[in-house]
Amino acid sequence: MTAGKRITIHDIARHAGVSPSTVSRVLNNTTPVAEDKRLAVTAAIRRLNYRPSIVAQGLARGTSTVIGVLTQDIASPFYGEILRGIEYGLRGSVYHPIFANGNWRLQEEHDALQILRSRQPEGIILLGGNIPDAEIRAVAEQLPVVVVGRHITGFERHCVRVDDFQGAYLATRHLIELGHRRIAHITGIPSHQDTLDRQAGYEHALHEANIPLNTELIIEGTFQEQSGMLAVETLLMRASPFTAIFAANDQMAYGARLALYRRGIRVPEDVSLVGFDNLPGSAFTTPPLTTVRQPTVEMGTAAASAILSLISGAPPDLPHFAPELIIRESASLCWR
Amino acid sequence: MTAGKRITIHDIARHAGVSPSTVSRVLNNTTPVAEDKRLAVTAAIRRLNYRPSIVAQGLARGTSTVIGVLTQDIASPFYGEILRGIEYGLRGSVYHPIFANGNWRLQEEHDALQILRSRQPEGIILLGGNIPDAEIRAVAEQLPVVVVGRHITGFERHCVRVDDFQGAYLATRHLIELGHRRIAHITGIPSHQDTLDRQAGYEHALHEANIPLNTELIIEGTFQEQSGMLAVETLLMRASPFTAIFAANDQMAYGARLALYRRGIRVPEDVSLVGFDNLPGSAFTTPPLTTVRQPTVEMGTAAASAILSLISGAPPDLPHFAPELIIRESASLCWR
DNA sequence: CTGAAAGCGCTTACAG
DNA sequence: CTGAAAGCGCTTACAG
Repeated sequence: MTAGKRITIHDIARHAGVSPSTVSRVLNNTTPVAEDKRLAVTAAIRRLNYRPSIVAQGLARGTSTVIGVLTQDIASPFYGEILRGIEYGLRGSVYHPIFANGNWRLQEEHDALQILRSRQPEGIILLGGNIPDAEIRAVAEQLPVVVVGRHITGFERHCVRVDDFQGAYLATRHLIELGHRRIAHITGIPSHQDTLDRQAGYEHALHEANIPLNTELIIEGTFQEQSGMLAVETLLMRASPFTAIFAANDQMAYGARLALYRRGIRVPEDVSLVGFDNLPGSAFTTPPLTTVRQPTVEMGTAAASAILSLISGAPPDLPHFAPELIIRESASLCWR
Repeated sequence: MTAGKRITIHDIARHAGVSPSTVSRVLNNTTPVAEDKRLAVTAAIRRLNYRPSIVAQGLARGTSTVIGVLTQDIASPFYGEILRGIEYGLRGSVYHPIFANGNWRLQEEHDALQILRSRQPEGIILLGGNIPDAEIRAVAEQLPVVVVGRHITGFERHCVRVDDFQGAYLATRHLIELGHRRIAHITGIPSHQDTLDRQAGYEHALHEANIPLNTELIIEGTFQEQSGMLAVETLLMRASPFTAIFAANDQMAYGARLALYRRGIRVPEDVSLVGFDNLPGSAFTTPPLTTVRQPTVEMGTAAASAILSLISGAPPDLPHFAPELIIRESASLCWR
């Protein structure tokens, strides 16, 4: 491991017989430079294999070319897709994303935000999390902010999300159209807005179909597989029979499916199951899972474009993302 | 969005009635400072809510406090766990990871490496990929490098990986012990070393049990679910019957499981199935998947520690990671 | 078109 | 213990 003296703009200047200012000018072509000097400079650059120091540029220009991304869990299958979209959307720009995880714990989220800000990002993209709305709006006073997967009142134009209410409504209505009337719902974490919205969509579909709400059939989950299993166990112990389950996300649907399997209850013959998210794995479960798709990658690229717009002084200009019901094989006609 | 003049070390100095040098000294406590001045400085810092500029510090110190992580796909379930480990292992240090994706395409990997290097990282962690060994060794001449999930000859002490041969051997031997003799194998991408090692482990187990190798039962896959489905279709069309399948990773096992399901072939009653990786979802497939665990998070944290060691001038000091067979329910006794 | 100079926000010998 | 000065590697008015 050899350190090797870093080669600087001065070295290039010397080799090309010009001043550092001129080197800088050809680098950024910010001002016309005589053709022969330009050539000499570019030649020196490639001969010495010179790469400008991004950090020095950052200091001098007062810009960092980094976009902070506060994610909750880098390994989450759902957010992973969004991160991929963000990364993709930033390609080709001078900006590079840096990530920090909040793990859905307020303290860690604050730490992560602090770490991100200490790197002086040009903008911040927030994925979910528990940081209070007011605080997010305050950060947005100071630099461009876009938030994904969360609704911040008074900040809607900077929020990228799918209509959770509508998605849940579509899922539930699908079950109703298949003849189900005893539809259980496994919710997400109650403190998350999407949990509330999805439950509201579920209830709205029932209401619309004149199906009385049975709170016995609503079980609180955690968005994790394990909670889906538990929810089914609980459901089975209660008196209220059910013929279908709408889980607030795919991961809980996987857990529910396993619990059903353990009890010898077939999907979809005995009970129909629908999830939410359309994780990459959901096309390969047995049976493949009927679920609600969120256009995650597109949402990520849209978040990236929006942050770039904001940086350039333009409005975020976010498109509307509609949820889409993906009908596969885990939900079928109710014959009872 | 208000820019707001950045507050600097000079502002603190002025407010505290000391020189900028002294402020710097209490910031880094690199030299004793009189107690009263220290107090004045810390008071000014918290009153003005001062945060040092990491980029200015970087320039002045000649260090960046960033670790470049060249990953292939940020949303990959397998690498995601490793990234989480890296992130976790870097916590508390002054270093922060920055990621760039290579997408397993040489050109993109080179671009990503270039982007990473332009940020002047103190060290680089490489996850998989196709960049030639020699090139990686060359980069390692210049700065600390650790590679995960890949074997680089002559660079073993910097490589974090599990023994693929051994893992595949364990998986195959498990099937053999259950009485299986017609064991199919779905391989990964042939250009990846782990694919070769896993296949060798499979063959070794067969050989050890005096089971002749039947190349009809070896199908090439791509590590994706879809290829697992295709592999089963191919297997079914061939003349050679089989009672078990060892897939080179869990994702292909998922695909295989679905193809079997489609044909009405039960797992494990009709055919046993074992995977490799132990993805988070594998505990929740139906039936839960017997597979080979790689301690991904630990591998990630070990990679982080190793890079920190290297930066401090110490040897990487990587522990040995043994694969572990996780026996769940997708493989059972062969009765034929 | 082009160079010298000042500045970005810190750190760190160098003197005292 | 502490300040003035130089320097990190660039950019960008300012003059010409």
